[in-house]
Amino acid sequence: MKKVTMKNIAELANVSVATVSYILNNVSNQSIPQETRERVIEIAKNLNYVPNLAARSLVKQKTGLIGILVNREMNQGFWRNLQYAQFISELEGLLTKSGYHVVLSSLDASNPNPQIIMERKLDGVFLIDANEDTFYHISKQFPAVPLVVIDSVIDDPLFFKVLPDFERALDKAKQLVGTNPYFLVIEQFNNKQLAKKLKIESNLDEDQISMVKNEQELALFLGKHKGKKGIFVNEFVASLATKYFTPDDMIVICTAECPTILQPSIQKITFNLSKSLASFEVMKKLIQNNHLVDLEKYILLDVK
Amino acid sequence: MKKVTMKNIAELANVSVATVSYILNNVSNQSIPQETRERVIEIAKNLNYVPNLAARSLVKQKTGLIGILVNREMNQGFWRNLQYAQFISELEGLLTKSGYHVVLSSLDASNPNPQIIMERKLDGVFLIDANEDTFYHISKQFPAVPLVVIDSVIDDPLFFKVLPDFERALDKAKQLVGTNPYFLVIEQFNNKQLAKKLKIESNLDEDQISMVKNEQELALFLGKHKGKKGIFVNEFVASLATKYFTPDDMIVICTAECPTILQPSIQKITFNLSKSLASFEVMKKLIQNNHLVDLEKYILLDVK
DNA sequence: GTGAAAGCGCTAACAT
DNA sequence: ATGTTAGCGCTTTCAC
Repeated sequence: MKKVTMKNIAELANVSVATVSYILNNVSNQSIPQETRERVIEIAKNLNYVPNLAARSLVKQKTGLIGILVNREMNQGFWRNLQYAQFISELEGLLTKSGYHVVLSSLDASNPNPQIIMERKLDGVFLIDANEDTFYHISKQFPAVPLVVIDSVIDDPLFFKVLPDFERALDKAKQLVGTNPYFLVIEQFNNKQLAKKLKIESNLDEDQISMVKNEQELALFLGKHKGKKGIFVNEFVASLATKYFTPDDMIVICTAECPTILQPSIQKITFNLSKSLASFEVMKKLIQNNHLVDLEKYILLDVK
Repeated sequence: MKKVTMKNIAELANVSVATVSYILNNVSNQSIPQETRERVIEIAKNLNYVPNLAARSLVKQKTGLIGILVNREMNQGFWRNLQYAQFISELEGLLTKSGYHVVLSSLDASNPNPQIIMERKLDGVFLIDANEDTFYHISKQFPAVPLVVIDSVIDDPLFFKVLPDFERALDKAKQLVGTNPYFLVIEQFNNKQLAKKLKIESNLDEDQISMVKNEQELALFLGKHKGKKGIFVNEFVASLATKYFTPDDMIVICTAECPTILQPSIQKITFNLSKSLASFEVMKKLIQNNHLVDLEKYILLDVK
């Protein structure tokens, strides 16, 4: 069973490839007799014809491909992968359902290379936890590609960003802490500005904050802070922490959309809108109307 | 900053597009003076030229795209997404590192449509937890596409399958159980034959086995089996179960490559080779030498 | 050493 | 109502 093209169909149906294209794509301003139409469609079905989207892309100048680019470090803990798993899974689902195909690519955080955007002529790109280097690369090539940036703070009005409202989340967490002494554990963000922002808004000294690199370090840190309340960013970091810390003293800001993985006794702060849906909506708007959108540059997910 | 093609480079360099192509692709049997070569490369760099892979695919009849297709159900629990998160993440990393681009697509388990394989002319496909319908669709279209099937049992010598050696894993689990009464909790596999196989090999009655659909059901089941030992397939199912069951009585077959997410007191059964690496290796062989490979049809991951 | 030209599979403007 | 044709960006054969 070999590759079948429009040419094959055209020959069998005794029409031109143009006609086949018109019929198979339901081109409106072409009047085609019902008889021909049915014959061609029939033949196409019999031959198991499937259009070659690479060829179509070439002429249409649209690929129907959307990229999800994830910054990654060499030996990152598994919780770094899990952190975006639910998000990516949901986002992929939304995109696939609306007819796009999704290209997933990890960027080496220490040497980000977003070539793929241009090589594959992506129609849109989601960029997750991007560090400054990546932005530099992208704005250098400056592709006119709809770009939605996830979990990143970047002082460039060029980009649209979606992220949890960490300020409000931290406020709420501090409220739950009350007057108790507390500390903060955050995942390792590649986006330094976001990490910095969190540190500032937590209102804590450096030694009360841990950016978790590996399990040992986390265990050590938690050991030193027994008796205090702990604020944790993301469910998987928290889940890891339960091995070394009392669940009752934990407050978790749930950015990984998996709050139910945590035991009930842990206090959780969640967000109203799912990050995937928010990101998807922004992208939709960008693609529909990619010139000068009057859209907020920061979309913050409300604390529930 | 607009699209730049080989034609642009050719004009600026006063050579033909053919020459540009030769130079940029390092074509061996063409002798090109160093001077021209450098000039062309210089211009390409200045213009920020990036090849259009869709165009290249068209002529080369190879896209450089590898698909990861995941069967998914409508409202599946988050643990179903997490279950393959680490695997997909690792696999994507391996593929990206070796120069492929990864297309990620979920298939609707109740109406699987693997069109994307043909539409995008994927060079290879990983199919995760495929149900019988999907196989039917694929073998109907019968694309000569290297196909590696993950976590599925299917009686067709056509397909290469990679999956944990559940038989040995269950043996080991039963060993740990000793003479105690026990039950089995497994994730919801779309691949019915695998589910069936597990049930048979567990050596248990139907009412001692739970295929976890949602948290309530799991809680109920676990409530009824207090005091027994429990064998759980996959870390996230187990993690969920810890809310309702004594960790000390749990034995977990770790198929999600995240054993460390579980507390130390839980007994774990892990596998020697990572599933992602095994799958990747099979694919590499298939692509290199896609006619009649003398490769095992089942690659089982050894119990550690 | 270099380039003209055909063609990958498809679309769309223009003829007929 | 249908076909002819040019061309999307690239590779590669073959001729000069």
